[in-house]
Amino acid sequence: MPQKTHTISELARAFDITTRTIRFYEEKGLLNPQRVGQQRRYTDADRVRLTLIQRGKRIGMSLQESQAIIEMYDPAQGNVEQLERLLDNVNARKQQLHAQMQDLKQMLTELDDVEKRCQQALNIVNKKEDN
Amino acid sequence: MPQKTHTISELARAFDITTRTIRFYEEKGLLNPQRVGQQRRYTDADRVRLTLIQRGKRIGMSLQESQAIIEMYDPAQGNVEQLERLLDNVNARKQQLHAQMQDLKQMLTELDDVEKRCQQALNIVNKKEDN
DNA sequence: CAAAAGCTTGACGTTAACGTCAACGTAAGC
DNA sequence: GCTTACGTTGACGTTAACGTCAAGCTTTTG
Repeated sequence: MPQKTHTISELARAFDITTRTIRFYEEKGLLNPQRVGQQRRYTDADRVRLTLIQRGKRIGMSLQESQAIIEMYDPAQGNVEQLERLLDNVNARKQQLHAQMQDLKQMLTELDDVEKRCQQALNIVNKKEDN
Repeated sequence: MPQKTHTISELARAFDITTRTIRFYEEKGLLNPQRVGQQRRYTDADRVRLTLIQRGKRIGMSLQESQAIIEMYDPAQGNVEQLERLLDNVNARKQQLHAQMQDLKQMLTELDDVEKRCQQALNIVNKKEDN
């Protein structure tokens, strides 16, 4: 069956972003929807990209970085050399994400410490109230 | 012993940032070093804060968010109400970081998929060469 | 003690990631 | 068929996070 397509405002509603944002992403090369006359029509492939972009943003990636990852998803089916370069890029990204994971864990354990100290302070106050 | 202090350029070298950046962080309320005359003097507490800021940046936090976390570290030792608010904030942050961890994992598994597909494509090419 | 090196406060410039009009074409409901 | 809603392309505005001078003070070094 022919892919169901969406207008720009449908997509905007679905992803809770503005149409301006969607056009901006296209301007930056992250999307390029089909056209029906002047108007843009978005397929599910575009939705996948938007999902990637939003996840990227949540973990602190720039649009350029998200674009790099998107391009890894749509490999232009190149020759061996290109495949190997792609593989290198993928592994570099993976390493970076693992490092980021470590930073996240560290931040979490430090917040755990703050929580504990906070709890203790509250316990002391409560014990005083018991007297 | 009295804490050893550092000048702004010493700190800049140590953290591989510019002095402008350090002053900017102060302007935004993330640091406030002591002064000796006009000049700033930084203690280890400031280094801790800078470490936090940099880790924050690596996981995609804004300076405002890092500031919020810094303030959790230096609790103004308030009353019960303040302690409870702090605890709420800490837990909210923790939740957000856990969510971010999920996003990271997802991104990683998707990159794993790309890697596998890439490997397969290379294997096929190599087998052809065997013939 | 003079020049160089370092510190200080402005002030303006820059990039990313959109927001916010404006002015105009097109499609859709009554 | 006309209004109303939606879409399009500019162009300029905005915020965060610094970079980049400039102009002046101070401290260190030969």
